[in-house]
Amino acid sequence: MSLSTGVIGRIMQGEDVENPVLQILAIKRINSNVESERYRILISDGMYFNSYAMLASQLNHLHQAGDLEEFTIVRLDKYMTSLVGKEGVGKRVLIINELSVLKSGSEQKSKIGEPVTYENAKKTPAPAAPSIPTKKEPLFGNINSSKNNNNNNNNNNNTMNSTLNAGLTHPIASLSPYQNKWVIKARVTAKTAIRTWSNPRGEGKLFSMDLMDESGEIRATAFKEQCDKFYDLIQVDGVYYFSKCQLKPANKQYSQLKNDYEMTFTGETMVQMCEDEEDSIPEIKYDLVPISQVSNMENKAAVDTIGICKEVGELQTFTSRTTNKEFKKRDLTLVDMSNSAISLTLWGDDAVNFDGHVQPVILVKGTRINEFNGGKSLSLGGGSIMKINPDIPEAHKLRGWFDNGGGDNIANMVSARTGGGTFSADWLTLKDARERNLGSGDKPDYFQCKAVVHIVKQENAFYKACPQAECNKKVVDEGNDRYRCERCNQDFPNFKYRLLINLSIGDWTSNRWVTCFSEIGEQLLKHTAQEVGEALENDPPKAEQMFSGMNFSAHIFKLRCKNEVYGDMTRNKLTVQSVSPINYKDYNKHLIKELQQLTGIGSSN
DNA sequence: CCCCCCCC
Repeated sequence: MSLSTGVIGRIMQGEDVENPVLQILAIKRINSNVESERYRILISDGMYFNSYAMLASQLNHLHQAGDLEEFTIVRLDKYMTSLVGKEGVGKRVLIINELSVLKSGSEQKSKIGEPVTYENAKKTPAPAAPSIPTKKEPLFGNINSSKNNNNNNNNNNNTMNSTLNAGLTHPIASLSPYQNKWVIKARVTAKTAIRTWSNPRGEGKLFSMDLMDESGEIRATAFKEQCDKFYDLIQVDGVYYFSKCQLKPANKQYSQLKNDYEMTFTGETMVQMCEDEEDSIPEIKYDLVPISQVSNMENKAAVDTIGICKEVGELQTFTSRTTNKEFKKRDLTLVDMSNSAISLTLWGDDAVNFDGHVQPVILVKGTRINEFNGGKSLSLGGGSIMKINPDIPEAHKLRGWFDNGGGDNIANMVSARTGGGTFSADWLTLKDARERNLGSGDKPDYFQCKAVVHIVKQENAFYKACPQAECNKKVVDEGNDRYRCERCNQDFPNFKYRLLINLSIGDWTSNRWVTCFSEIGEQLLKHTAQEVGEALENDPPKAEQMFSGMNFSAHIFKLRCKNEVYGDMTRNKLTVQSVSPINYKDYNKHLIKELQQLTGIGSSN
C-alpha cells in the first residue's frame, strides 16, 4: 500500500488535495479536560509529516475503538486546514473530519519512508535531515548521552526522547496536575535571580522562570538542588524542551501570567536545549503602551512600555516596615514620544547594577502601576521583564528622537511629584521660591536649585531615637541607661542616633535655612548618623572637622516647601528631599533654556 | 518549599 507521497507540503500551503492516503505515526490526547477530548496526530505521507494534525472530536470514537493505532494507513475523506493562535504568530493546523482506515497499524507494522517536517520542506526543496531533535548536544538535566544512562534514567529518557522523536510536544495551555506525561517546547521569557529564604518552615534557595509557547505561558520554579543544577543552563530568550515538572494551582496573587497552574522542578525534571525549530515558538510579545496612556490605566494593572531613561535616581536602601526586610531600589524617569514622563522603580540587583548615565532605552513588560497622589508610577516586580537598549525598531526610533532633543520639553508628568527620588521638580531660585509663595497650598510644593552650603548648625543636630529599625521616634532618656520609646511603648538599653540638621544654603539670588534628616545628613557629612552623633557627644574636634568639611560645597538640592503653623506663627519651612552632585550637562541645559526664554534667542519656536 | 517591593 503506498502513501500520497509529498502531499502534506501542498495541503499545508492551502491546496485542496482529494483523498490523500497517509500514515498515522502517533496519536496523543492534547488535554485532560473531560468535557473536550481532543487528539493530536502525527501524520505522514512518507516524505513529510505534520505534527499539527487534529482529529475532529466526532471521530474520537475511532481512536477509542483502537482503530487509529501507530502505523495505521488512512484516507482523508474530508479535512480542512485552519490557522490557530493569534495573528502574526498563527500556526496552520490540519483538522481531519472524515477518514477511512485502509490498513490497520497492527497489519502495517512499520513506518513508511523517512518523513521530515513539511515546514522544512518549504525552506529546502530537497528533503533535509529530520528537524525533530533526536539526540542532540547539549543535553542536560537527566537526559544524558545514551552511553552513561543508568536504568533509572532510561525511563525518563524514553518519555522525552520518544516524544521528541515523534514530534509531539504539548501546548503549555494543556498542562494540568492531572497529567504528567508531557513535554513542552517553550521559550524562556524571564528568569529571576537566585533568591534564598529562611522562615520557620525551613530555608533554601530558588529561582523561577516564565515559559511561553504559542498556546500560553506558565511559571516554573526550581528549588535547592534543581536551582543549582539548572540556573546557569537556562538562558532568557532560549527555547527548551521541559518535562517531568510538578504542576500545581498558581497563586494568582503573585503572578500575572495567564495560567491557572504553575510548575515546580523535581528530581526527574529534564530540560533540553532546542536548537531547531526555534521559529515555531513566538518571540516575547510586547503590548507597548505610550507613557501618556498609563494615566488612564487602572492602579495595579500590568504595563508594557518603552522609553528613554532620562533621569536616574540614587540607589536607595530601606527596611520594610511590615516585614522588617531590607530592600534596595532605584527610581528612573522614562520619557517617550508622547511627550510624557513616568517614574519606574527597579529593585534588588536590577537597581544596584543599573547604569543610567548613558540614558539608555528601557523596554519593560509586565510592570505594575502604583497610584500615588493622583499620579501613576511603574514598578518592575516579580514577573516583569526589563530590556536595556533592545534591538527593535521602536527603540531606534526613540533613540533618534531623544538624541535630537526630543525629551527636552516633556509636558506631561504621569507620576506624582515627590521631590525625593528622581522626579524632576521645577528649577527655581531661592528668591523665586519665596516670592511665589511656594508652600502656601494644602499640599507641599517641590523644587530644585543649585546651592552652596553656607552655615551648618551643630547644636541639636542629632537626637537619640528608638533602636527599632522601623521606628525613628525620639526616645526619653530615663537616666538609668534605659531609653523609652512612647510610640513602641517599650524600654530599651540602647538607642540609635538620628540626624536633624539645620543649615543655611545659598544660591546667587538669596539664602535660606533648610532642614535635613539622617539620610541626607549622612550624605553631606560623609559619616553615618552613629559616627556623627558620637563625635558631637564625645569628640567635639572630630565633629567640627566633619561639619566644616561640608561648608561651601555645592549641590543640587531638591526641596520640599510647606507652610507650618507653630502656635500663632506660620513659618515657611524647607526640607531637603535629596542632594546630588551637580550634573553640569543637565544644569547647563536648564540654564540655556532659561536664557532662551529670557532673550527669545535660539529658541526653535 | 517562594510570594518581600516600603515611603512620599
